[in-house]
Amino acid sequence: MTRRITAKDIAMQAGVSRSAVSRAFTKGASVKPETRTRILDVAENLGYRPNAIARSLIKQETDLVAVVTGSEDNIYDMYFFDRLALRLQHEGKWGLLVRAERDEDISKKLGEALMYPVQAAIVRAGTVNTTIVEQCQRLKVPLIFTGPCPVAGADSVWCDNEEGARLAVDTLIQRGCRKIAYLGGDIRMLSENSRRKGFFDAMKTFGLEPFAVLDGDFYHADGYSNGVQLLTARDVPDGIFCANDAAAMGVLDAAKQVSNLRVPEQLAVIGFDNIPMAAWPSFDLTTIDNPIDLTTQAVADTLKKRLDAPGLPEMSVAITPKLVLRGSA
Amino acid sequence: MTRRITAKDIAMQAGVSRSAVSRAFTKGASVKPETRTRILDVAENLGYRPNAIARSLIKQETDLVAVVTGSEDNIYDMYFFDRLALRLQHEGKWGLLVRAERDEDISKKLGEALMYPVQAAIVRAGTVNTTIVEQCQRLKVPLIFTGPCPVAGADSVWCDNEEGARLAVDTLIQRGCRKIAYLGGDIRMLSENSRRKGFFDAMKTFGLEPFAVLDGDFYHADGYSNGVQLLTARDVPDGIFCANDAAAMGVLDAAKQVSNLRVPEQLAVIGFDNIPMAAWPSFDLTTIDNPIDLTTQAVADTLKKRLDAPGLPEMSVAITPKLVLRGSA
DNA sequence: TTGTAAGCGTTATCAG
DNA sequence: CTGATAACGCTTACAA
Repeated sequence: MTRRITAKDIAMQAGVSRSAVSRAFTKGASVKPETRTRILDVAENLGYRPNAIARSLIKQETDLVAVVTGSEDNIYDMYFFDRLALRLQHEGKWGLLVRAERDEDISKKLGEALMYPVQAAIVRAGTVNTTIVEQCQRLKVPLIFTGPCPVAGADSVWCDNEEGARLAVDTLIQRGCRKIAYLGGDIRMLSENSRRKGFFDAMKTFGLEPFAVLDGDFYHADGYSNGVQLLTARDVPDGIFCANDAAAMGVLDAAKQVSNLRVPEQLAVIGFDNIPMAAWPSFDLTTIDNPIDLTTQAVADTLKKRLDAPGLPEMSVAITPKLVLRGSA
Repeated sequence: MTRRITAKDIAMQAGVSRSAVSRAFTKGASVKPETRTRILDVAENLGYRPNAIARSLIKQETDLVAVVTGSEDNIYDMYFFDRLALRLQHEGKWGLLVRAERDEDISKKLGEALMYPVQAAIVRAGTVNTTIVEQCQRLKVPLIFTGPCPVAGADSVWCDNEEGARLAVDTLIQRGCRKIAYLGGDIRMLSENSRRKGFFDAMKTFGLEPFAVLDGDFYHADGYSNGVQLLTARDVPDGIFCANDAAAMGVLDAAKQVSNLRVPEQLAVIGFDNIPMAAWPSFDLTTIDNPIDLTTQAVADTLKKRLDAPGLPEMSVAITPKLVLRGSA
């Protein structure tokens, strides 16, 4: 790779000093208009742009934000990060992508990435991860947790999963369901735990015992096999709340293939997250919307506040999920 | 945000010079073992790590690779970028996320991002985009195109979409289909054009006229409405090749809802990409696999070669798609 | 094995 | 309005 064009090159070509070049690129700096034009012309010609790395060295700050996750094959998370990247760019930040193989490797990977002086780290971890909080505190990097649950020592933006689960149970009850099963996700995940808790609490409110409680892993295949198990038994549930949409879709597939139950009349199914596929006619899934736009907006707001006032106490923003009523319940 | 710990701090604490600190962090540098240990200890204590930005300034290179896309709501692309991020990290690179709102804004967004001296830019653009190639050439940033189609002036790793379309037609013909329709995607997209071309070529080989050709936009809803249109007509096709999986799933949903056609006996459907959902029982979609691992591997290889030998002539790697036979054809 | 000093490309300060 | 000069935090000759 040939050498990158520097301000020195432009200065020589334009017959000015390096400082002049710098000023030409600084909004509001005092440069004679014609000088600026000449400099910008030369720069355009040679394909120059100020080196953000050198700039950040002297300015003592970058536009970089570490965006880190360990999750894989989670459709919701992929959409989330996509939208988050857009939002960050709107705020003039650039996302430094940190992708761990597994949740447990998150803090290790982030540790390596922190060679780059990022403004902050936005982390979406499924499991409890105190290491990463300690690490960021030690390195004085503001940490924003996104997703399931607040963690002490970091800012957080979290979906009120318990409330979402309650919404789901309410809806099933209103539908007339009384034999309500819970099809959970990976029990190591924070979101699973709060959704499960919300489910149990809500059931208790109605004086109902869960018809069945199954562990799973949030995947479609898992929802399918658990669905088969539930629906081929002698006694079947009349309502199933699933810990996420993929699993719920698996259940719906199972219902179609191994049972004659009519959905939603004989079997109501509710998911969680509201991924775009939930709206597809083959699923037409009633689900609890985990609002991506609200969440990324809240992350951006939190980030801004944190950067403006590093001394602020911990912030924790709860996002309230909403019911999206479709054909499955 | 408090000041980041620097080598100077460590040097003072450890009672050595700044160079010693640098050496302690440089593999194979000549430092007395105990000195190194002491330095590393202090560093660990104070939470120091070398500033990658200052380092890259002197080293004249970064570990950054711009990873840029304009696509939205494309499940395949999301998976692709997720895997690409992992692959890059394995190669010791960090992805700088560049996300344009629309395909046409890609070169503008990348232009802004290039303030950061990245090693290369990996671009996934759906449409022809010569601006971005010129821009990267002017700035001497190696550019690797991924996806549909090679572009002159940049390296490229591309799926042989024409071959994939041929595979699809072959399969439908073998199935006994003779009234074969094509449900295309957005005609501005490169992938659409080559898939369409492959379809027409293959049909010609068999001496068949397309039963119908519809334009679309690659989305499920579009596949659905086009499917409804096709399948509620007096004369219906016996085979449909769709330009991607989401559209194919839409067609399958339409077939279920508005027709009594048995799949695959009376109606065979083939998609393209092989996103994970294609394997879900509700779809069980026969499709053309657009191999993510092969592609990201090829991108990483191309990147390595390009960085090792900047003078090398343009590289263009074709990835051959494979048929994945499931229940829909 | 260690320290000193120069320099990477920028911006900020301060004279002119 | 402009140009010299000093930083920013690091690596790397070179000298000790």
